[in-house]
Amino acid sequence: MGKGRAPCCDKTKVKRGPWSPEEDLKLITFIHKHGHDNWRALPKLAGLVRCGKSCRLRWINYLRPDVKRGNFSKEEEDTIINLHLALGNKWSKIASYLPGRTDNEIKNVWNTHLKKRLKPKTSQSNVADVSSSSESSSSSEKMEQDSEKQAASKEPINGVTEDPKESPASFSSSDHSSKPEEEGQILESLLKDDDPLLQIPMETLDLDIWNILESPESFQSSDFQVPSSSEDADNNKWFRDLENELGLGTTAEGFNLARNNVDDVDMAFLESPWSSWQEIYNL
DNA sequence: AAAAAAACCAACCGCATGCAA
DNA sequence: TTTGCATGCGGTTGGTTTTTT
Repeated sequence: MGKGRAPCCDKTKVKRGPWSPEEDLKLITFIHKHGHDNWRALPKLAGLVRCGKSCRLRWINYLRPDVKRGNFSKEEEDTIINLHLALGNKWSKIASYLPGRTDNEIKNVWNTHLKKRLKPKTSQSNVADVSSSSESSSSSEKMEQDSEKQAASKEPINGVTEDPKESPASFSSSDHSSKPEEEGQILESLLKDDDPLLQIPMETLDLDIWNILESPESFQSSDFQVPSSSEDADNNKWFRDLENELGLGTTAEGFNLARNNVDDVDMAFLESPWSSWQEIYNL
């Protein structure tokens, strides 16, 4: 464990607050070209006047290609409730069970929706009930308090350790006797059996966007415009969603605006699919 | 229609952790 | 073993949007 803490950056010399579309584009193009081995050095190399931490957060929570946007489904909410009961405020752990969702997003959903939804209830904290219906769940305030207490005290709840992969545990509040190994099996089987979201092997969920991006063919007009598979369609959807998120919209003006604001060093990435962009946007 | 209150969520802060020298 | 650096993580903040009065 390290001693002392170096300041992550000179806060007087970095930009803070909301990210502009141009900054987003710079970050995306840089990471595409060079990866993100060194977050601290990245901003300078990418031509960003930002703290490395800020870049990392922006990438992880917003720009990463596999980030799922939009409202949480009922299944996702139930999963969060279940996992929070078992793990407490281990948002990154919970996020690891929800492909495409970030810890920050889950934390926000919990604090703004789920916590309040559970609060009025005062009866027992039965996970099965929680799973059966988030609206009519019998999750209790006590449950929440317990979860928060557990999280605060860093003690496992119901014998559940913080790492579901290493020693997960039962969701059953009545089961306090399971050994860690057994708990792990119970948790695994519960997740796999009850929640379709969690049946997907995590290792297969990592969308290899870089392979897609690195492949020149993926930017050829034919492939780019007319996806030949659902995967291509997903990739294209990501680009289009990203354009919308960046405020580029579907207009040539919008795209040119951002394009012209990107440093030359970043342009290679954009130039690569440029003919496709031109066709798509009728430039 | 305007003001106030509530809700939402992106981003920041600082401690914890892992790792290399 | 100690130290320093980089990153991960969870709590919190504050600006913006939406809803209510």
